[in-house]
Amino acid sequence: MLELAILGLLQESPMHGYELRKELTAKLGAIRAAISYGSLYPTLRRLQAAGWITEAAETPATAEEVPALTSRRGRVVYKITAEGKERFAQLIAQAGPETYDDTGFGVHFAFFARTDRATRLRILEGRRRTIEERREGLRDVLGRAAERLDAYTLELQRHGLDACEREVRWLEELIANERSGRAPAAPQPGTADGRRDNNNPPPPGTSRKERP
Amino acid sequence: MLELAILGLLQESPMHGYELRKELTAKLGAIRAAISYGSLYPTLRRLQAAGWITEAAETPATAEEVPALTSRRGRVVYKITAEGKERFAQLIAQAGPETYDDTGFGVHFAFFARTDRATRLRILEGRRRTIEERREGLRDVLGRAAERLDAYTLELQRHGLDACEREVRWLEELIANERSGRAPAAPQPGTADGRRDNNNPPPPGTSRKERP
DNA sequence: GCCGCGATGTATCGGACCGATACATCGCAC
DNA sequence: GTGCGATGTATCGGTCCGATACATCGCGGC
Repeated sequence: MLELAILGLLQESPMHGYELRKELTAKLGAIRAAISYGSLYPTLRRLQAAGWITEAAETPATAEEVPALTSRRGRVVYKITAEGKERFAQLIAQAGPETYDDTGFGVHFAFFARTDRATRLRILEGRRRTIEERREGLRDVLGRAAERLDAYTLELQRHGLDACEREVRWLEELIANERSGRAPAAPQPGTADGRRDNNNPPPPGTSRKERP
Repeated sequence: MLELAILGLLQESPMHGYELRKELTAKLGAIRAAISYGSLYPTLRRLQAAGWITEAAETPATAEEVPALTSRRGRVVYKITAEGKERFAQLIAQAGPETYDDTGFGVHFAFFARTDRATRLRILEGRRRTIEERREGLRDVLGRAAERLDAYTLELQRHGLDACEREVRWLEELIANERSGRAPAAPQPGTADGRRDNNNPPPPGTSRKERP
């Protein structure tokens, strides 16, 4: 999952580790707390070894000569390679069971702007399936095994059930949206478009919820 | 976390691994999918090595002599020890940062029937704090950084924000309930009460949500 | 002027937990 | 009588986390 997220972010612009972590936190803040450096740096090393990313020279801007006194060990900027983009496209398109758990789904969803519509639909429906199963499990427990459990545990299940129902409804909305074509045309993910920074046209269009 | 959950469940009755996993799934179904054997068995071994649990002989019921032909390698039943109960009481009472993340909180909450009221309040308030911070983070992103992110990512954040607000409200209710004394008197957690199976008196009393 | 301190920045290590896999037994349906 | 799904125990490699260490930079207070 981390691999996918890193590849996705570096596709927008080169970054060093610290920055990457901040962007990751901003983008995935809804689903996981904050990525740990203990995962980040080893993963960066792995991606580099695989050839998906490379280190880029720092400060390409002004040709200010650094006097070498301060040794300048500083920041290491990473940049995605062509193979990396290919790898990203492959990862984003394929959906296994891990695509539907909380974290996996969140990461995939966060990069829906770079995912074609068919895949988006496949993932949304898979996620819905998964949550529906979880929901059924909770209903079973609340029905059949209710007397075996204490009141706090039951309350926990009820809260979880509520969250499931809510998410299913949310997914329904998103799915309907995708189908109706109001969802954005997929911005070509893999194909080279050289210099296009971060203007993402797509509005998924889930109507803003105006609660009474 | 697994350690705490196992100790808690074995306190209710002795069990073998498979059973333990099923109970774990039933009790924690709202917060995590299903515990993996790759975690369960090593943890059982660790707990046994520490002396918190012991293996108990199988089939203590009828003194049916097994003819030893089938070697009877069968099920391994685990049982909590006195030290284990002590350990559980200690784990359940202390609250660090990991007590407030999704999994940690869920596990603690699932054993609230064995937790004294002061601790319950402490944990509920800590969790609320944590979720409020997450909520603020999401609001920040949705406010300040909205234009930097694509529509799908924003939708994800909105859904997350919604979940946060909802959980804070839920926690408020629970906290008010604990304070008002309508919450159950704590069933003595550590002290020996020999033969008391699974009659948990406590109703936390969050009024059943009757949605229109 | 200089001192601390929080933000920035890179990095490692042990441990928790997962997913895949292997293998053996039991009951029962076909 | 045989296959097959549920029960049951167990290991292995890999991902990710939390704690920790350490170095630099800018800025405000004394």
